[in-house]
Amino acid sequence: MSSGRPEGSRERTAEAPERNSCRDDVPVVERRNRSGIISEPLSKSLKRSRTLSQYTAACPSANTNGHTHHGEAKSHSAKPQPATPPQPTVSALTAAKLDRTLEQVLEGQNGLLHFAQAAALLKRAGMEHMLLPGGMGMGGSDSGSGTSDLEGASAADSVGGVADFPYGVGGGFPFNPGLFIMTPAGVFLADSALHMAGLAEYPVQSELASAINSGKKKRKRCGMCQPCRRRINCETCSSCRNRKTGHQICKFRKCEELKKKPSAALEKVMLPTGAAFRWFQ
DNA sequence: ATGAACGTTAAA
DNA sequence: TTTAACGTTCAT
Repeated sequence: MSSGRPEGSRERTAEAPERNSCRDDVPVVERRNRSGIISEPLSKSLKRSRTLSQYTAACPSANTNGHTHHGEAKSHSAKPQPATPPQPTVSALTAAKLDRTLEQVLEGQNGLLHFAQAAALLKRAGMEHMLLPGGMGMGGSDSGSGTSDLEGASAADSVGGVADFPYGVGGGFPFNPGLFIMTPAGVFLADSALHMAGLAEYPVQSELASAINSGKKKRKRCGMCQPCRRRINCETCSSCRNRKTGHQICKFRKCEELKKKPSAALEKVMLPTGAAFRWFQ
């Protein structure tokens, strides 16, 4: 109180650190841990921005070589494949692959399937029929190569707003909307889709359900909003000052999504076009 | 309505 | 086990 400087200008918000800018313009070592100052921006999955092509990358090749993406399309390319042994049945193989992929995917996604991942999985599982016909791919540019439908959306992973979900902006949602549940945190595979794909037994389903229904699950930062992108604590806000007892993240770093009520998050179930979203068929 | 404190969860 | 931070409760 004495030196009343309660983070003074709130509009300057994200700029409280202008004083921190001294830290900011330093080569940003941003690796301060110890009592409080975080440097780690996001959870692993968010740090490692994935391009949609990374998801699909495993798709075409996955059919030829079993090793899917043990690390998201890493430069693990030239791996001597044990000359694909007597293939079991296609379905068995895909199932196995799906199994692993799903597992890995789930690891980083809180048990929820991200849209692109879900799409890739469905396709790999031979569930293309679940996608809308016509191969109306992203903006319709992707003609022949049905394998890289998602490729065209790689821009999407530049995160943020509509760009984050280009599907349908230009020509229409390329996938059957009933299959996905859209939330500000992402687009996820719906229950019905899981059943159709024979993935219903996966925890995804129940996790998603419980997350939505009970709102119990601890939410995570979106990693895209301005505050989330911020990496330095202001050290002046109440949260920073009371870190010991408050257990709260710096006010300037508080995710916009998390500021909203969990319920509010589910309200944004609209397609970018403004059209109401069909949850189920 | 806002903020502080505490309990708890999740990740390292 | 430690640390970061979300969710909840309580005080103002």
